[in-house]
Amino acid sequence: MPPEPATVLAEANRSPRTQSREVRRQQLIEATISTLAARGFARTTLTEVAKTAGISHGLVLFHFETKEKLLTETLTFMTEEYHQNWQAALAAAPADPAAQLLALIKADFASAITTPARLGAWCAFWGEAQSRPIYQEACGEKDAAYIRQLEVICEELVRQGGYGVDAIIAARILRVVIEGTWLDMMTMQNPYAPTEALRTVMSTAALCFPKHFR
Amino acid sequence: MPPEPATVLAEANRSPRTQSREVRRQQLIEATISTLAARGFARTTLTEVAKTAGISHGLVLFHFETKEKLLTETLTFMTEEYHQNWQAALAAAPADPAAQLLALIKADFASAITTPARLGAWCAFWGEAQSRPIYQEACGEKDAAYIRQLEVICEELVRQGGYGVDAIIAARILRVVIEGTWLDMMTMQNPYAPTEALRTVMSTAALCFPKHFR
Amino acid sequence: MPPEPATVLAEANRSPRTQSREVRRQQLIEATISTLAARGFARTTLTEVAKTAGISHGLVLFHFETKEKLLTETLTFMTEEYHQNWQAALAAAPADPAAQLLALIKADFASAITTPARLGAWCAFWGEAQSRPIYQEACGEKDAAYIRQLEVICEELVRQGGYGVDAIIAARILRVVIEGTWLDMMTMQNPYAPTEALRTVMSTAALCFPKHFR
Amino acid sequence: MPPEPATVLAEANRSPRTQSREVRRQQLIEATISTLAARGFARTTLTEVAKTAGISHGLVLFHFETKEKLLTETLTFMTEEYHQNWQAALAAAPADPAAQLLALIKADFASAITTPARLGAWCAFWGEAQSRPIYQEACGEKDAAYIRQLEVICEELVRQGGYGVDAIIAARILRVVIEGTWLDMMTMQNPYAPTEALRTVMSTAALCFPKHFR
DNA sequence: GATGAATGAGCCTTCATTCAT
DNA sequence: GATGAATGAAGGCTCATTCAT
Repeated sequence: MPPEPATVLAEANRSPRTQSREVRRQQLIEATISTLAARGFARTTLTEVAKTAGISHGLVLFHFETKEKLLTETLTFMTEEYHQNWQAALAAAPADPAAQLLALIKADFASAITTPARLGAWCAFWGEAQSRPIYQEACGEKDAAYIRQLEVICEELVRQGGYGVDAIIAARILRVVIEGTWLDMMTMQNPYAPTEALRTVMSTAALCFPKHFR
Repeated sequence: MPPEPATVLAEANRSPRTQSREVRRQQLIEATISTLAARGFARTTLTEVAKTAGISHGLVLFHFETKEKLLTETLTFMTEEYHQNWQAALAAAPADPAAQLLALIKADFASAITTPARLGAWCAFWGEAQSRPIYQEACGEKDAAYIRQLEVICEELVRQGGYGVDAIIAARILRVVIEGTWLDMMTMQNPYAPTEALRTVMSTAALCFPKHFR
Repeated sequence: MPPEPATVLAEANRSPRTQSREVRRQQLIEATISTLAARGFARTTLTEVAKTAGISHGLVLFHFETKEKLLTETLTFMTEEYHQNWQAALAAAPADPAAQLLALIKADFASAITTPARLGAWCAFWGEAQSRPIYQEACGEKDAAYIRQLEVICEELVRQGGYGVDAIIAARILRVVIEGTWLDMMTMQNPYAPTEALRTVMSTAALCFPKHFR
Repeated sequence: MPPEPATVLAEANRSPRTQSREVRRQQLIEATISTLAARGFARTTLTEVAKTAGISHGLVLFHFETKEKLLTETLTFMTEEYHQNWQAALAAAPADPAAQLLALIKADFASAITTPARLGAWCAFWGEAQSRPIYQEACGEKDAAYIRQLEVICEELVRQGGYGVDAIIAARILRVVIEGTWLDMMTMQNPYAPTEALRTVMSTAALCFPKHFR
């Protein structure tokens, strides 16, 4: 588990000339996320990442060796963070499928996950993913685990509610609605609020499983 | 309306060395779409576009002046093409809202629109969108028109069916499910078939408007 | 066969903004030879080569793609030039072995071959040869042909003169004396003149084949 | 005289973390020689030298201040080592010139001197020599002493044998044949054995001074 | 219209050097 | 003595753009 952002910033704010290896790496990954969001994939340069982190560009490569590795590790970190976020939410929620689905959806709109910087960085990676298999590999497995979990929950809900909807299809609809509202928050000229995004997803859940939601 | 692809090829075959202005421009836009899909936004270079089009790179800038303009016009073309596609479909469909919605959805999965190259190019633009407001402006209006049209149809369906769902929300759900299945076809490691994508969208429509679909 | 240096320079001195492909390439190879001699292998940079040629560094890579290829082609050119120099000398000389050996040795000290720039460049390549097999490959074959030719001549001289010396050993001695005086001209603080170098080699020939020389 | 390698290693094994000044310096010079031979002049970096010596790169500059000084001192050490090697050999040999020459030649092919690492390092220095006058100065004096000594021996041999050869020329021939066989052992694709090299040099001596050798 | 030589800004990367610990 | 984080100059390379032909 990565160090708490708060801790990282606290250490970083002490701003000594030299930092421990892990603190610097985490700091640089956060700077990379911010830069990806602010400038997009194509214009994310090491110089810009370094400037964002307030250090020299040489130090970035001292810690990550190549730009490629910096980007890969950034994606790995975000994937891991996202994965742990929803797994923790599931673990903390009651065992019944409706509560699990609610927890999963809420987790996906948790403020630590839907940071503008993180949404922007995800968007940048998606844009490149099609042409760079390396990025697909980094999160393919984790994505599959998420999808499978969502399907299991939906299957249980369908069983409980006797719904006519195909659980696999319902799971897919829920997933793409979550993704889609994320994209809307990133790309629309006048995006709606995160609460509106959450309401949209919950409406979808209610359409799929009316006895459990609303 | 852009010239028919067939016409473009015919003209191109007539005289490969010197082409009319419009034919060359269209040829280069198609090459740009292919290159964006094949290499992503960050690695799309003028040289690569020129190679795909089978001409020298100098000629690309002769026709488009800057790379920026080439990309902008490519996006404008795709937006226009997409726009005309669904408008033509609506015009050809019966006037009742269920038929209109069906036409709209089918149009979005028409083979000319869901070309791998076009899907890839859209994906590349989305990934960089947040850092390039100019591109948002290029398709913002058209997007808004699409959304408004979808909302109007949904409002009519809700009125007809007396559904409890909010028409605006339903329209948004349908739109993001369409977008989401597009993304799935682009980025999943083992993507499902276009027919499966269409089935997913139609299931969503059935959930929203059960008396009209299924 | 590469264009005559004189022709190359003449064309270069016209100094048009754009040059034909072959002229530029030859000009850049000469600039590389000069730079290698002046600064050594380690400090030969593309920028320096470009400056020597009076063009931008980008153009160097436009014509040679990579620094590695520029260096390889430079070595190939020098090898070829050297090879053709002694082969032409042999062809122009009488058929008897003493005349052939004399021609070979004189060819190796011809002014076009023992340019300070060329000697320096050879020295730079030799210094790196041990750690870069690619350079050995470039001239290994040609070297072998030279050695074999020298051995053939020495064998004939030994046969004619009934000398006790081993022809293979004599050929090797002659070769390293030629190489060694080259090195002396490059590396000594107070190097002797080329005529003195030639005299040294001829003395070696006289020691090996006293009835034929002196 | 530098410490015996055995002693160096013994001290090194005693306490790898903190070493006496001289031991560390000697250890680093040996590492520099190995690195020069393995990677060539251009690619010899402080990090690589440090890695070969098994210490951090910071420590290299702690002991030598600059890379330039490390290389200069390495060259000085090799020059000194070479110088003492042939001087010791001369001192141990009988006083007559034939024995002295034999001792000198054998010294130049002593196994401690013709280490692959040392041959490679010499080669690397030669290749860059012309661009680095400082290195010429480092070994110019010693070289001159060697040449002078060789000339003195040759003059005496010529006097004794009444040979027609110029002693200065003979000395030069012998020197470049020694150097040349060194180069052969370094750069040929299929180099001959050191014994063959020695045989070549002795043949040269026999050609120059037939009454004294063979 | 079309080609391709030429330029130069800006990128990633290497590496000698400095310095806090 | 020793380590390794940090800096910045400089190198190779890419690529948008200009321009002579």
